[in-house]
Amino acid sequence: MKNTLDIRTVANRYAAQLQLCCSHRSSSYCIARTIHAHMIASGFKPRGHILNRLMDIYCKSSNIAYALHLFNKIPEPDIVARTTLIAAYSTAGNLKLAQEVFGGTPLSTRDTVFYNAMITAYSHNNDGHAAIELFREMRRDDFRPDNYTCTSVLGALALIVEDEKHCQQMHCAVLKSGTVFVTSVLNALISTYVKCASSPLASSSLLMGAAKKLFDEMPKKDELTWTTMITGYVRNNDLDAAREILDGVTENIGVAWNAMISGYVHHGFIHEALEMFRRMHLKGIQHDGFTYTSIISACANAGLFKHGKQMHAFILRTEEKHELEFSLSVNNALVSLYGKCGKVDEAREIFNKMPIRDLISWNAILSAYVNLGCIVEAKSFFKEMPERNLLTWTVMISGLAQNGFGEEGLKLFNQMRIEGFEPCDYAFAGAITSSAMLGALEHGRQLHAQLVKLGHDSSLSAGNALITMYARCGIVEAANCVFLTMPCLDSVSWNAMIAALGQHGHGLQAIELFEQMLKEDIVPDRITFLTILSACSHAGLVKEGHRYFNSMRGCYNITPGEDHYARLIDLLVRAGKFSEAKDVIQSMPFEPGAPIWEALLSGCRIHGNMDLGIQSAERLFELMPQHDGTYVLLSNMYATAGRQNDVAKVRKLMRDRGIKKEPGCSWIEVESKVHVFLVDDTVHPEVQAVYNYLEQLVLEMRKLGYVPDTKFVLHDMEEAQKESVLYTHSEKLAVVFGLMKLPLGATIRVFKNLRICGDCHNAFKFMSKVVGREIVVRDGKRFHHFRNGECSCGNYW
DNA sequence: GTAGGGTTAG
Repeated sequence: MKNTLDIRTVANRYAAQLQLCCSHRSSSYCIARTIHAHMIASGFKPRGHILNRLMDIYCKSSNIAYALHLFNKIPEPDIVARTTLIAAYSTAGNLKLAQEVFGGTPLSTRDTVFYNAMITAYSHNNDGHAAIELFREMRRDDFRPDNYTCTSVLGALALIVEDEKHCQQMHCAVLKSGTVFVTSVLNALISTYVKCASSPLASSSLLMGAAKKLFDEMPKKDELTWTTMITGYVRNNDLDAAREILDGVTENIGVAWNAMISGYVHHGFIHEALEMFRRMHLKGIQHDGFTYTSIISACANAGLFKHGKQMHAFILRTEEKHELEFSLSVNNALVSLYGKCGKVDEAREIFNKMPIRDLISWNAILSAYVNLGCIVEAKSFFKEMPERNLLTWTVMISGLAQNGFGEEGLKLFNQMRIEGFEPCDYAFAGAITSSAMLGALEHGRQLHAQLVKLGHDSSLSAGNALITMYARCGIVEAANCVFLTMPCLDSVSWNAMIAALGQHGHGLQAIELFEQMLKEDIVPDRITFLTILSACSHAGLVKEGHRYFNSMRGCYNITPGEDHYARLIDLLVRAGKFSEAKDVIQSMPFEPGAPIWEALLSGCRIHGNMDLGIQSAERLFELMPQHDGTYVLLSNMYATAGRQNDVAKVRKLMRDRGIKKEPGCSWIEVESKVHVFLVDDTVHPEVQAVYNYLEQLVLEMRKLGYVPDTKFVLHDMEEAQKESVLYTHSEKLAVVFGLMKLPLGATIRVFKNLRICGDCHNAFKFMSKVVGREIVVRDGKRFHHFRNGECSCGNYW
């Protein structure tokens, strides 16, 4: 007897403790866990309403898996347990399991609250029709709807109702239903009006007017009334009206301020949002995790790292430690802030300290690695991740693509589909960029077709990726076709198309498109100017390029960076205007760095300007002694001038410093497969046949006047030997392989990691004439179209 | 045990 009494006392005590911890909001999870641990340790087996309460707490702290574990231990779960479970599945987004629980519950044990939970589950998972249908069923089965039912049904209606007529019918139906108009129901009604107001089919002002009328007439407003009205105006783009509502709030209602802050952030008024927070703090308005996350993420997105960091410091100063520790979203926002501002170590530190993490936390770190180009870290982190979603995959795929790992990007895209994720347009954009990097035109085309099939063809990001893909695969016409048919364009689209024209040597067309962009009031950005300067440089349009450079500051308030100066210098020295280039360098507000000297050196090589060339190379040796390109350019310059002794000196310098020239590597796509050739390749299975065919071609080419140019051979050897070295160049092997394998007459498109060699450039001119086919080579810098003995670059590269 | 508003990743 005594024993049972004791158990009852203990149970009551636990129940009271759990009740208490539910009023403690964010710390409830940790306290509940402690209480639960205590139960287990003392041998107390929770049952009945204590178990239900525990389950509920675990569900609300996003630990649904554990809640389910508890549920499964109950032999005969009562209606309260079942209701909790439905709510849990609903928040987990698993409507199917919620339906199973609902269907498996006999009618005799159901109650109104149980129906409410299922109606809400449908509504939360965007199935308004099912929610309404269940409401009808509930009334047929003679269950009495209450205020909760009414509010949930109104929420469901907001998903279905589209125009004002529909909305007013709904309002009348609510009036007739005999509902008691308590605040919560009126809030839901206002919310429905507000949601319908942003539908394109409805009149926004009419419905917002109706919402405002209800709002004004409400005898008793609670915090939700204020926030609903504020967000309503925010969503309908009336920030002033929203602000007016907030100014009418006299009580200490932090959530209303949060709604206003988030409204400012959404409309890009970051400084107004920050100012709101300042005022909120001064007035002693309660701020919480929502306030912090809004502010922090706004700072992260606007690049206001200092403000974000101040916010972090503020939180650490003012909040109880456990409040911050257990706030998942604040920590996620912080991780994302540090990650986006390039402080991946700090981001990782916060992540490591987080007691609970979700997919958002993992994805934030993954994007931080990817954005910084830390692909090795990103890859191992990706492997470690306990779960992945669509975003995880797209971040990783586009990260691989943008960092030049095209093949791995495509592999991952396929893997993603195998694992059952249907790619969204961003994922397609990543895969398309991967094909662009590889020059895998067939892959790119197939992706384009799938994109259309899955209905993503009007996507901006995918369209922009397609422009770049076709251009980088050598078909500027197809790029233009995508550009012209895209339903809407942004500055990225224009930049991509201008760059496409520039890379293919169509400088005048690039300029034309740039002018059209200006006419259509698209504001050019830093990237636009980089592309237009390159386009001018590739086509030798010195005057035009110089004029555009000068307009940057004056017309568009863009301060030219070192990269812009480098392209201007490149433009000038390619045209042999060395004294003008010197003037520009003199006028620069900073000391010339590596990009400037590189531009000078390559100009000097073209024009044989030895003194300045040597000076530039020496500066580059100081700035980046390990960079192989400088040695190659310098030795080519000596070779062209016939200074073989100096070529030998450069070679010795390279040897002494342990610098190896990056091996040349070229590739070509044949029947959707990418074939790679290295210099002096022995690996490709058909390379012997390639060498044989090349030999035959060279005989024909010589008849037309081709003379091998051994100046460009870096090694010291006999002349005849040097010639044979020329025939091992990777670009020659890839082109010849294409001639052997592709259908007769088809254009050969080859890609090379480095700049095309001078002899190969000359050889392809003759080759194009011998075989009567077009040969397109994309090298590290630009495109060369060889047709009938000429190259589109006009020997100007 | 159930509603209505405010947050976090490309």
